[in-house]
Amino acid sequence: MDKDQVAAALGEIGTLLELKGENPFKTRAYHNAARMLEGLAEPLGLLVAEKRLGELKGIGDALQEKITILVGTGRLPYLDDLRASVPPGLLELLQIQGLGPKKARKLHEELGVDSLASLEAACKDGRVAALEGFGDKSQARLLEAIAFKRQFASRHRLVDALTAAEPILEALRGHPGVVRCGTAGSLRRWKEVIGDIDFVVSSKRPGEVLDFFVGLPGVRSVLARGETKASVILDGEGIQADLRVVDDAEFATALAYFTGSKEHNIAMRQRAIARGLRLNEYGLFRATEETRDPALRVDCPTEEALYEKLGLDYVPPELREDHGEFVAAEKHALPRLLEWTDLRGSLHNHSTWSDGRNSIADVAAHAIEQGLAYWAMTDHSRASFQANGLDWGRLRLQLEEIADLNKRFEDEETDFRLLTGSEVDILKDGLDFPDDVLAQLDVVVASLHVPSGEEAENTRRLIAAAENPNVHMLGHLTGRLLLERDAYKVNVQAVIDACGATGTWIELNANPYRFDLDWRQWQYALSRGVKCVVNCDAHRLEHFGFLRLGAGLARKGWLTKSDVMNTLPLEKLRAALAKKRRG
DNA sequence: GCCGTTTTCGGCCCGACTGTTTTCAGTCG
Repeated sequence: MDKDQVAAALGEIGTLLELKGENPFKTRAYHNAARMLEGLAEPLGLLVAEKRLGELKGIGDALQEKITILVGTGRLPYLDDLRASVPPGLLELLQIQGLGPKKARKLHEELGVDSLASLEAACKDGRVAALEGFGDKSQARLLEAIAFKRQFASRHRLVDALTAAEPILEALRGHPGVVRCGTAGSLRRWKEVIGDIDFVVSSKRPGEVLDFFVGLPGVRSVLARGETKASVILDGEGIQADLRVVDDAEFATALAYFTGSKEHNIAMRQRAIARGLRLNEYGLFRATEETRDPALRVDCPTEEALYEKLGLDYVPPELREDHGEFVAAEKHALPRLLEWTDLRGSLHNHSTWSDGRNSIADVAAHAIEQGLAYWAMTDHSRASFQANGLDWGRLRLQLEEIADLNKRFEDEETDFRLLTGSEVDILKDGLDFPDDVLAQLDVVVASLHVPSGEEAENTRRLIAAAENPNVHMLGHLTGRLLLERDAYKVNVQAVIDACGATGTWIELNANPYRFDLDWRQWQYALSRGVKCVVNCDAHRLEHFGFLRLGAGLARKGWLTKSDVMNTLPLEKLRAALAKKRRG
């Protein structure tokens, strides 16, 4: 098993133990371990082989043993036994809003509920309302939640959440009772997939703001409306949005608290406790007990002040994942992250020559309008016939068109330049163009579009592509489509190692369905000396906006301007492209 | 199940909201 499979197994153990009513700290230990593995930079197999699992935070004797067995054999009798002892349908019940392990267990024990369907039947019969601890309202809400789950996904791509959040944030900003406001949660942390949207507002008139929020156009239904917080479901994809209203003196700590991540917050609280302080969403207090006493408040008007009081440099929201940011922030060693305005162009894009919507001339005009310095046209190669891939004959014609356009830019004294290129298919037995063709192109992106089912085979093909001196970078390395398709089976670490050894760059594909390579892998890639390219993979003009999204994901991967090749000005980029080719 | 410049046992982050309760358990973030 690889680390993702092991992580999934440990997470499942945690959830199954919850259903059995186990000690919550024990179940949390499993979930923590799963999360830790997901973000692991080093190959898990290596850690196991070298017996270094114990060095990981939160992995003790018991988990070391279980992980070792999972990696070695792909099975775990302990997990098999647990699965056998819990009806499989109960896991699916936990995905219902408002239903946790305790209630799910009770429904199962008292009513024999073991699936969404049997829960629905029990609700319709009125048997749920009759149960102790439940009632008419619980029963009605469960029915709604079942219908909701059937209709809407509970996870959403970042771009959809950003689009839904923007008009609401604008509306809140315009409300006279609002002092400060912002988004928080996974959206602010720029996670590639988010569950719900969080807003934090400071105001002296919380009731008014909450009424305004739940009454906004675009709000489909109201899940909860209390004194200081409200939850709604938005139109469209049915994304849940939560609003929390606090006093302005509490705004910074509330914003930090609701930005999370949960793991980051736990570490923050522990740091506060270690300093004889107490941290909650209402502030930082000189106290050892939970309190909100204003007299004990340590003034934190901004998040920067809060971090400073806890002995830390300011941690940008994207890095708040407990992925090493505390060690770095303590040592003043946090990276100065990439800004999206550092990006000067994109090195992987399409036009009507293959499966893009716009002509090269239109693409170039748009790039100039956007103030970019260069834009590479890397249409598909002939093997991608479904995408109208180019053979050498058509590619030669495309090179002529690009040369003509560049000549025109030169004559007009426009600094912008198009770069020639190809997104060349990685085939079973090599690349889709011979080396002498690739050598004539400014930019070569090698991508796997038709993977094998075998991890070793995919890994071999990608490494072979990386070892070709004509290839500048690997495109969308794992092929994942968020919420649609899993990553290809690939030994990502082995491919990163090969890129490090050959000086081959790796793309961060900024298409919001991809964000591939994943942000969790970049710290490892950096440690191997691998450079990144943030590419739009644009198929139409609207996709130029992906640069901003991709830059956010690059920040999340701890990337700085100097780690990203397409921050270079044109002449330096040309030099780097040529140097890469010379090895 | 993890962890330890007070501890190898006894802690483990903490508050809001809801519904079903007459004071709290469960869920969620």
